[in-house]
Amino acid sequence: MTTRVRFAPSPTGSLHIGGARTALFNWAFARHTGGRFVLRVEDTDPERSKPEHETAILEGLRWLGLDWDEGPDVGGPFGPYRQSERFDRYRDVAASLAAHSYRCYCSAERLTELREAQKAAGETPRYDGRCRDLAAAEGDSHVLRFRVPEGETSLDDLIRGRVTFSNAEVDDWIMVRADGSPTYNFVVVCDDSAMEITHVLRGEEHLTNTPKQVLLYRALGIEPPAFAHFPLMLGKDKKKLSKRTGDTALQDYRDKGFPPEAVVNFLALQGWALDDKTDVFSTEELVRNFDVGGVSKAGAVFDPDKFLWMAGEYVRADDVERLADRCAPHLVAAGRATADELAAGGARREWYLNAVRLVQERISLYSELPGKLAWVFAPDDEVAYDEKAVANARKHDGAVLADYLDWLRPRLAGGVDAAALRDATRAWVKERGLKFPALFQPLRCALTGEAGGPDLFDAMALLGADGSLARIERGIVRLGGEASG
RNA sequence: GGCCCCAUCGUCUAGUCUGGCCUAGGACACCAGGUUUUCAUCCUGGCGACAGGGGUUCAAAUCCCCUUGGGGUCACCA
Repeated sequence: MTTRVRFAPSPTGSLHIGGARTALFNWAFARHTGGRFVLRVEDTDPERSKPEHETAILEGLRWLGLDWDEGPDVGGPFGPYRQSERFDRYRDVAASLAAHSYRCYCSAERLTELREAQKAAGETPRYDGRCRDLAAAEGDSHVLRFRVPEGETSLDDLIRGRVTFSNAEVDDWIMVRADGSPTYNFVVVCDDSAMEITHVLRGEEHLTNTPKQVLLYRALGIEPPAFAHFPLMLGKDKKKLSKRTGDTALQDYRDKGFPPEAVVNFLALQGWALDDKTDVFSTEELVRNFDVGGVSKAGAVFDPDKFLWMAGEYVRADDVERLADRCAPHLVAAGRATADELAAGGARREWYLNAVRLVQERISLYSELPGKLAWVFAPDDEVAYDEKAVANARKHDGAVLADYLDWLRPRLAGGVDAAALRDATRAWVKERGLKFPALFQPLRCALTGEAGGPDLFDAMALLGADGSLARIERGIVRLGGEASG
């Protein structure tokens, strides 16, 4: 039997990071078992469903590399299934369920009052069954309720084992609204059975929906699929991850410059582990080893620190060409360069690659590149000096930098050879009986204005001979005033 | 509140189903060293957990019960 799973987002907002994990686990399960991954948009609520949300969700899935295998159109690439396009099917199914459902003429107002009264009395809110056995119609406006039988209903959850609910706890839930539109629990079962879904893998918040759905499968005479409910992703407050405790939209992480591979890796770690010691693993390894039964039962608190570390792991390990391509949009957005000159084959490509090499191990996110490279793009006479860099520089004899400039100038006539210059400079410092910081701290301030950063000779190579000399000249003036002996 | 789920370092987790290999392993964060012209990277070390109480057993993080704690859910939303 080939496995078939689905991810069924509702286009009522952007793709939630927790939803992304659910999608990932479904996708990984399908790929691991050689099955099919179906995408189904649950847009039965016309009030809240928006096309732009669907677009954003699809983009998010593509960004993570979670491809789906089919859709309503022929050939491909496939669009997702949309429930709004399948209302006819639901009508037919509802019609076939006469023996297991009944028309309820209670007004929304009456139900609200009933609920409030029950709550006030400290009772569990539930439908009182007023219309369960009505002899005659009470008007045109009615909803269709599922007639929950006596007894109990259980499911064998792949993660939690057998879970049993008393049917008395399951309300006679509404299948079809007064306006004729079907509700969630109803369409889910219609579609999961029609699409021959074999494994329903979803978040734990759906666990209490499951008895309703199982009961409907039975009424339909269909064997329910296997179920697995993933633990929730939690915020610092241990409650379901929400906007209160941080960014919850997948889009936010894309905008911030997280590598998608790192997002996949980190998300996989929320409830699942490859083994007892591996944190960093590829999507291929995830697919090769993923097992739903191995997903943990307890909720996972989302840790932004570890997420950032994970991003850095991927950035540092990345191929320079690809890293450059992924950072380029951020540099362009910051107004530092044009996309064309940074692109492969562009006028400044080689120079840009060297710049990226200089900061690759100093950034964790693509968006951090412009900031780390700000000194490179600054005009030679307007480098912003960091307070600490200036303090470091002024601890030393100001004459050293001037002497060095005299020594350096003729040596840069043919351009900057970083390796050779580094060796020669070290020798120069030693010959003078100086310590390295005596030269390097003022030099670093003059060239970059920063207290830390990349190797100074690589920096000079990037700035070029003229730029480097100009910055040192300017630095001598700017640092000179209050330099101590 | 009813029902349901859950419970190993601050956090993510391995180990739990199939009790002994666990004086509980890894990672993030934090702290201390080392490397480096600085920052970062990298390396080494440290800190740090089986929620509590009863059982069962020769033996329990692992099985059972209770307590406590946390979460989810109770719509003509999904």
